[in-house]
Amino acid sequence: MNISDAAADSGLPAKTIRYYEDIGLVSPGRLANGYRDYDEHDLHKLRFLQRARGLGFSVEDCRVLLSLYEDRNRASADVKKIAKTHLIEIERKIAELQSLRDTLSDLVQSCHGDDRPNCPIINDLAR
Amino acid sequence: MNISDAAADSGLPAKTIRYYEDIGLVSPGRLANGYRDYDEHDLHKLRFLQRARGLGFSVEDCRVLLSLYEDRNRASADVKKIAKTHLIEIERKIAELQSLRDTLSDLVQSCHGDDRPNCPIINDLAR
DNA sequence: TCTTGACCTTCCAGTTGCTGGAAAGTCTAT
DNA sequence: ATAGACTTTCCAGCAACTGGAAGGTCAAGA
Repeated sequence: MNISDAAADSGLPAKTIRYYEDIGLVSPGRLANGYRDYDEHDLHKLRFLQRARGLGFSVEDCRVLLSLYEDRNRASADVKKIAKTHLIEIERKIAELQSLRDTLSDLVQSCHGDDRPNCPIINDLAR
Repeated sequence: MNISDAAADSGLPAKTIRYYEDIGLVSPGRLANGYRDYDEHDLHKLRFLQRARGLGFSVEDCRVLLSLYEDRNRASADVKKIAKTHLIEIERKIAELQSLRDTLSDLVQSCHGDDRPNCPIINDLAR
């Protein structure tokens, strides 16, 4: 299967698939003409990657998860640890964004937003 | 005032302050020896930047906000518009992260995390 | 006066995860 | 034969810094 079909199948752009090969995540075979040739196993890995990236795992996390995915003797604890760390990080980001939103929301509400120059948002930033 | 004092005053790393000069945000005068020399006005702008960046505004947003900050005749509506757009973007990110967290949290809970290879997290990623 | 150490300068490279584009080769259909 | 839709590689760029190297400057102490 060539790269554009692999892209359609996995939901990843062809450019991204080539990039994943560059960084050693999925290396398909090659045809006589030099074209990449994806087999079922490659496709599984690409789908795995697109899903894991969609869940916000870093590419380096994905590399580890992929190797665990390939390892029939992995311990589920290893996977859980990565996922848990990621979960905590996501929760930290949510909290940070919420506090940001609260501050910003207050500022936006306090600004009447008309032609006059007086602006509580700018005043706050400058304080 | 030299760069390390400006850094201490504004809460920005010296490296970042030099970077802001590179991209044309804050350009201090220079002493005879070539050292940067920050005056009160520069410091105000640096503080403004660190606060606006802390609120998650992009550097390009900051550039506009800074020019509005400098403009005594700005309309508060202009500022409010930028802040509102940013607020919406933050809310979008929060919602995205929350949905991510819910999915990931379910996965983590369903994985017993022991020595055995069976792992619902990997299974889900591979599905 | 010399030296040490803490500053300062510029410039270049690397980070993350792609994405766009150029130049050139290949395949398929008309 | 030729058009156009693929494919390849390589190089550059995005955001917003950050680290490090190589070298200049300055203030304090022996």
